[in-house]
Amino acid sequence: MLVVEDDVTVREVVVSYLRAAGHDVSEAPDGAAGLELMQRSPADLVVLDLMMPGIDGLEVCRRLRSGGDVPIVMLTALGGEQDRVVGLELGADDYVTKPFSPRELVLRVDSILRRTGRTSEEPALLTDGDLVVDAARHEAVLRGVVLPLTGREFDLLRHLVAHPGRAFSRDDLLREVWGWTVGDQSTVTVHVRRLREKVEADPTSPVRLVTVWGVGYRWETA
Amino acid sequence: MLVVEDDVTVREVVVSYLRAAGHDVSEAPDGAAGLELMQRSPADLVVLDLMMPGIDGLEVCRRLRSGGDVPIVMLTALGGEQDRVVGLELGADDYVTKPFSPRELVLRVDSILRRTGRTSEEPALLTDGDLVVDAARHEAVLRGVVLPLTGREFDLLRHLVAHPGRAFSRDDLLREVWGWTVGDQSTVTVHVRRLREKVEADPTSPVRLVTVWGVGYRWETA
DNA sequence: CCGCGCCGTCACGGCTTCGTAAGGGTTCGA
DNA sequence: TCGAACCCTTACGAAGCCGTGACGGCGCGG
Repeated sequence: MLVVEDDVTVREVVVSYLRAAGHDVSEAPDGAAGLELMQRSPADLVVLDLMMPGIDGLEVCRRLRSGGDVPIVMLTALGGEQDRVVGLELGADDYVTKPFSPRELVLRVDSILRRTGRTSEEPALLTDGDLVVDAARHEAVLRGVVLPLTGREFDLLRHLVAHPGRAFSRDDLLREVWGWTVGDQSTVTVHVRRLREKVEADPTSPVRLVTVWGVGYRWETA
Repeated sequence: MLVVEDDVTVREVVVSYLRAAGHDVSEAPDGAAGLELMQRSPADLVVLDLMMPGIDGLEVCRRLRSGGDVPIVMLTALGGEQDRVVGLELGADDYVTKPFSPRELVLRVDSILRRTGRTSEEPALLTDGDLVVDAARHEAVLRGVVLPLTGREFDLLRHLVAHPGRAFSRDDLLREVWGWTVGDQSTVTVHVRRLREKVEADPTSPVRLVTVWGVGYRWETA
């Protein structure tokens, strides 16, 4: 994923948020650099500022379009109705008007990746022994029985099973599952407990959703 | 398929997207050229800009209508409520207001082709146990009885049955069935309810058109 | 011209799920 | 062994989500 934005502050914020969301992000300070980067190593999506010195966003958009059909998210100035029109006509897949919340941008980006199916993220089907986590169906099956998970529980389980053996801090999980940057850690604690209730044979002594003392939690492969 | 649009940039983007979607596309820079092309080799669908120099979209639309029943998709300017009304009155099958994303336009075009049965895309016959969805006849049969579905209900059912087991969000369905990019999610909710009324043995506890809490809906294979 | 059917919207009520707080238990290091 | 940090458990209010019924607009056919 490539972020092309001249304002250093904005760029850094955007990039850090996208990285926190689990994306592999490269960045460019202007249109020329962006185009060059895209030629060397094509990205799966481009976040593009409209107003930039040198080659502006529109021109970059046009050239990217002529070279392929990579999805493009435009960053446009507030009230730039005209910009927005031109941008979309040129093939931007979505636009976000400044000022925007980074969180919103991440949402849009994820949505487009999902929509265009070019996300190289986790496979739709995760398995771990007698457990199957099916992202497409939004359903988890344990020993042939469908687990009655709530939305959050499912998200949490999927994330853990997708990275077996790795220990996550509560803050990690808040950021990567909840999408929060601030929040009460006990939220995670409680959800882990509820999840254990449904996933563990004996919830009082977990063997798969293990707690890592002083750190957080880890999914243990069966 | 024919695209009539005076703005070179917009035309190129639209054409390239339609071609990428597997359509055979010819193009014309103005109304006169468009009409002439249609006479020489009639297209199965016309994408038509409303505002054009010379013979404008409305006039082209009128003349096309008098010469046959080719489906027409209008491109109208932002806020052109009046244009939209006039366009539809003249027999456009759908309209897309600028700004639009090229992907959205492709969706609309495909939707219309499917609706008017002028395309041989997805399999015409879907089956799921005692249910048969016949796209060609635009008819669904359950246990040998034809379901009295409305247009939207049929579209919705076909889309769900075509992707059994997959959970769709309301936004997904608005985009993929309605062809909208924005819209009230409750629209989907209500249509699902009405569809259940006709498809489920006990609509109060659905077993085939299942709701996925916090996400959307899913079609459960029989 | 009128009636009918389809569609999109809205408001309401019930229910699920969520986040937080508080208290008790457990683990670790000294 | 003891204290402190950390974790588990429980309960509860609030918010969010879904289903339902009803209404008005619009197009279509009688």
